[in-house]
Amino acid sequence: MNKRKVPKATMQRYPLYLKALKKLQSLGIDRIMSNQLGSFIDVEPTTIRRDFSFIGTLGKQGYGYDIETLIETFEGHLGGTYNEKIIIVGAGNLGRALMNYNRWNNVVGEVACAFDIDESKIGVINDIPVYPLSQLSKNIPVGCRIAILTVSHDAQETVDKLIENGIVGIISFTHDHIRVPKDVFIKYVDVISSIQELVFQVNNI
Amino acid sequence: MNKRKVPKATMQRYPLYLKALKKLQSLGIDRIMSNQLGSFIDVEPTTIRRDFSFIGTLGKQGYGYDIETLIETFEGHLGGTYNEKIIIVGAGNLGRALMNYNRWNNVVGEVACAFDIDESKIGVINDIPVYPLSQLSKNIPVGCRIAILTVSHDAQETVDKLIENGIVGIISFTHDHIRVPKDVFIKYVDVISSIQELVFQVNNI
DNA sequence: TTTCATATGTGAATAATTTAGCAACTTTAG
DNA sequence: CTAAAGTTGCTAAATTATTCACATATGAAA
Repeated sequence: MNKRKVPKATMQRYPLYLKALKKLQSLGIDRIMSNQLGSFIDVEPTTIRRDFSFIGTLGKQGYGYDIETLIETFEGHLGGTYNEKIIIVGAGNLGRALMNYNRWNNVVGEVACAFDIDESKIGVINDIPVYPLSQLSKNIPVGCRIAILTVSHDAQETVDKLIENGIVGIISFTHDHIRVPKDVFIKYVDVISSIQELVFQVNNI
Repeated sequence: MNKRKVPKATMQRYPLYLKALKKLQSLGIDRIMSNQLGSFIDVEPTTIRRDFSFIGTLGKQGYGYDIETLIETFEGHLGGTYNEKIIIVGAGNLGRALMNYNRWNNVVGEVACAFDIDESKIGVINDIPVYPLSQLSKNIPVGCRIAILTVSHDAQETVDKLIENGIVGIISFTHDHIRVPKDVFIKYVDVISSIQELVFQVNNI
């Protein structure tokens, strides 16, 4: 890894690269040029080369990139050890849909367990245990750093509690704006905001 | 609206502003300064003022901004007419969770209907009719421009079909990379990519 | 009415990001 | 073995985005 810090914009493209590379690999392709990859995902080849260079010297001049190597490298950086223990907080419709989503493994890790404030939601969904939120500290997996937030109320209070329990990365599906300290990362996965942005774009062609 | 074209970065902040403003309004606040709003959502006040200026002259010098006016203005731009007819394509776990999500109205419009390739999914969920995908052209609402994609297979083919039927904005929940023509907008709402980005950030502090 | 404190909106400066251009290296063809 | 064709990775230029700095307008107070 290069000493330079990776630009935010670059960081946001890494998952896209990994996704595209896996797709290409599944099509039986095992080698690619920045040019081809660029036209596949609509990113300038030179941007791709620069983005890759932050991770290391991944390609060979005059040859291109070996897809298998790229995938391994990116998975190392983006998937951690694949042992990431993720928790889901909020076992409503969305939380349950995510628990039933079966593509967690070999991507970033696994959903270890879930929590809900409503005791009637306690139980097991798709082999994932759902605990009362009041027992968060007791049941949170050791080393757990990432939480997916799908609660419909008290998002801020819930996040505060998660941070107290060692969570440093949060994916929030709520439409609430949440405040976190500088050393905690939060990413919004927000349909409403996405649609709004889309409407704005569609209206401003 | 100013003649200058709105920068992409600015466009991505608009939904955040609207969200924060509504929150503030719900707290009984009816007037705000760029300074306060900035510290509330962690955006530089001057960035906020510049972003706002693309829409028009929204504030008063020496006074600040009237929250009600701001909300109305942003809703006009981001929510269209609130008559946006949205369709959901894919009535699996996630699609159904979205249909049960009850915060569509007065935000961007309403989910008019849904489609699924699996005939066993046909029916009505939370008052939203689910039609067979084969009858897309017949049942797509007049003037419908936006689709939410939650299919688990054949994402690209499905999108191609949507575009043929007049869709110009797509929110994709799939983890597949999809190619669309220049005049169609696609936004990914992708848990996997978000977690990957989060893992990268958390590992690179 | 006048003065003071304050906040916007924007032109200019700075910072971040993307793109162009090219030297250096690799493969392939002859 | 040599030359030609092609591709990376890096430096520098161009573009885009953010921040500074201040003239200008507003409301409140005296």
